[in-house]
Amino acid sequence: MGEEIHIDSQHRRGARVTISDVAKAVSLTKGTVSRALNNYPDISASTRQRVMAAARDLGYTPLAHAQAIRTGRVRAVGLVLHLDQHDAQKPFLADFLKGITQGASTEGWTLTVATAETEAEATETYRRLVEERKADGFILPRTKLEDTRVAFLRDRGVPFVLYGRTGDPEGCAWFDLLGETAMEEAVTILAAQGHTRIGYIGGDGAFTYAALRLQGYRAGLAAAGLRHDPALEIPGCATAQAGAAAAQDLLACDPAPTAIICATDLLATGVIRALRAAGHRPGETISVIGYDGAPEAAALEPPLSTFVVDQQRAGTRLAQMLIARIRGEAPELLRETARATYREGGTVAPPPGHQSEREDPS
Amino acid sequence: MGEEIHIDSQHRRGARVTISDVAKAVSLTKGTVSRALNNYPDISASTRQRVMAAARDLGYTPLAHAQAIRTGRVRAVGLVLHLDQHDAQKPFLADFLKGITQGASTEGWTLTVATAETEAEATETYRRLVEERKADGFILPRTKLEDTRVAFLRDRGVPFVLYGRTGDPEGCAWFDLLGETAMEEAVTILAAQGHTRIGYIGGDGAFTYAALRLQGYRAGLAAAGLRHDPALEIPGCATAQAGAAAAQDLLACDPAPTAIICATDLLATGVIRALRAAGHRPGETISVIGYDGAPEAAALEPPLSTFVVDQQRAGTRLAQMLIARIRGEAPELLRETARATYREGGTVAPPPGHQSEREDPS
DNA sequence: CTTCTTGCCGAAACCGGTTTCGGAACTGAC
DNA sequence: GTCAGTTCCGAAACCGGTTTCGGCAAGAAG
Repeated sequence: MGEEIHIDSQHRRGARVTISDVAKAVSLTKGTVSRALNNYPDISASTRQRVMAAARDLGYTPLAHAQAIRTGRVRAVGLVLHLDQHDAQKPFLADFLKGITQGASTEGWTLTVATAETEAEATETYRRLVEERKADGFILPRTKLEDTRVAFLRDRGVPFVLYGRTGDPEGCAWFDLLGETAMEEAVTILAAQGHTRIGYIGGDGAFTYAALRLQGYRAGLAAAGLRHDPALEIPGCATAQAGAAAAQDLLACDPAPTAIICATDLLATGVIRALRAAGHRPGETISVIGYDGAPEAAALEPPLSTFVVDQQRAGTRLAQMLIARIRGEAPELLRETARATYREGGTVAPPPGHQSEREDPS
Repeated sequence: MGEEIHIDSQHRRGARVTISDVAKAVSLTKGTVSRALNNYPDISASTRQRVMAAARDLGYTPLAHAQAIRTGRVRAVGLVLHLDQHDAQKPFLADFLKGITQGASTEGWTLTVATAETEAEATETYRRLVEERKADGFILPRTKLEDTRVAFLRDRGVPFVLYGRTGDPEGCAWFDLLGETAMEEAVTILAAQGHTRIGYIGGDGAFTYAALRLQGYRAGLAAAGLRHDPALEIPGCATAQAGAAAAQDLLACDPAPTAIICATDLLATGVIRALRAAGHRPGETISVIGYDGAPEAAALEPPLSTFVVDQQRAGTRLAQMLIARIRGEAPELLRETARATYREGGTVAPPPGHQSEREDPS
């Protein structure tokens, strides 16, 4: 089918095949070839096929930056990592990047990453990347309730997608995990085991997820018919140390909680250390549930019971959604959530002295 | 100094300032402005300063991809992450990326990252990135003794820098840590504590580091005047599980080693688990030294004594060296090594029953 | 006062694509 | 057989830079 195209085998070293080469091969002008390859309606079907066949045979690949000079698009998604935090997202980074690059590459896009320590540096980095057009849009991880990045990019008309939600959703597209649902489920799981005094240690209040998960915890208590005791609720913890301190505070309550839910696995590692130091045995004398699915927490003995997040899938969806956003899709149509899945570790048990149907009576 | 340039404050939304705008502002042609900004010798010093001042005042930033169309350089370093491995490099990834982006951004360059699972997919990814010119050169992590990436890129004339060494150094630039020196030092440290039976658990033999660290272990034995017992040497371990199994094998030796050196912290976590399961208490009844400085190993109780690698600095140097390489520097002049620094954890002690001068006699 | 350099800049081609515009050839209607 | 309407492609401008080439003016040499 179609004429045979003679492939020039003696490429000079590094000699690229350009659109003009393709044009010459099919005896058309490069403008026509360009329109054929980009599916313009004023090209006949037969011509289009001839052109595409020739392009394939010659191994023609358009130069992304040559296209960009006219179209304004470099076909790259941007990601600025905020590394001021206490190694929060680090363990998931590889999976997340894998997801993004996979989502991007199936569309022929690539990923440009940069890093920043402070918010000011981050803003400057976004500005630079946009200015030099190293990225056509951005994925914004770790969203805050009031996020300066959102305001900045929205103001400049730069496309972006949130990994998480934010206070003012105007013009925002996002992908997020329903941490609130997970926290609610955690309460349900513990209540089913017989726990009535369930403590909660929350994350850094600046981030949206912290507020949502706290809501979920409270909703879970209400659903289980348990009283909400503000003393059992310690929000605003950012580090493992803070988690440990919060755990000590909870143990000092009267009566002390028999189970503790942590907004993040990072907090949970600190909590478990503190519990051990206080003579507790997590999974026997006290229960702990975390959130994230961090490898450090899975390596504990016993492994932490937690909600695991599919970071790779999150990355893939975010990349796909960002590309759609850049192509003009309305942000309101690009809002998606997913659920973290509960993974039994070994840190959940009935409260001490509780009659439970653990073993089948035989 | 210099004339005041009136800054047009009513930018249209997204209206970039181009080189023609600068040219107009100083009443020169864009060609002359370009030469002035790029330090061509045929531009007078006074004109150059006028141009640069105007460019600064107008906020002119050249479009990287517009330059690239003529120069062939997009000012981007490439990094393809190989994620087939068992979460080996993951914990360090954030620091490594931070280093690379910092090294790149001070030169006005950016980082393009991609991922691949298999070697074939990796090669295809390199090809694509080069073909579309999304990167001007690559940083190659986790080098092997025989590395297909090296052959591929060398053959195509694409610049690259190794993070690690490889079998055939022809035409290669690299940055690496002297793992062999660290292993030697580990033996010295243990020997000084009185150990004479020191086991070694090595990494995946395909990687260059594994061979080098094994050499270092042997050199350390020789330097300490200890006999080399092949039974105490278990190479080729890639996972924590493999490390655990190797530890069991070592304990079965007669006489069993009183100390174990691990080529990686990942192996060490498995080793410590196995030792505990066998009734040992690392740091008391047996000693362990690792290599990497992984956070998981630092979180153990007691923390692992290990050699920590400054991944951020490695990233920075690699980025700088790659840029130099792309600019034409000879690869032979771009070869650099650094040393990992020993960090006391709590897993090193004299062998059981050994008379040591631990406490000052008072 | 010529002539030969040298310094410095303008003009224009160029890089590899995309997009606009106009017109030739073919079609169908009358 | 004419004319308006399509279909489809060529020609050329354009995007934002870089680089080559040639020429004008000033200074040096004779």
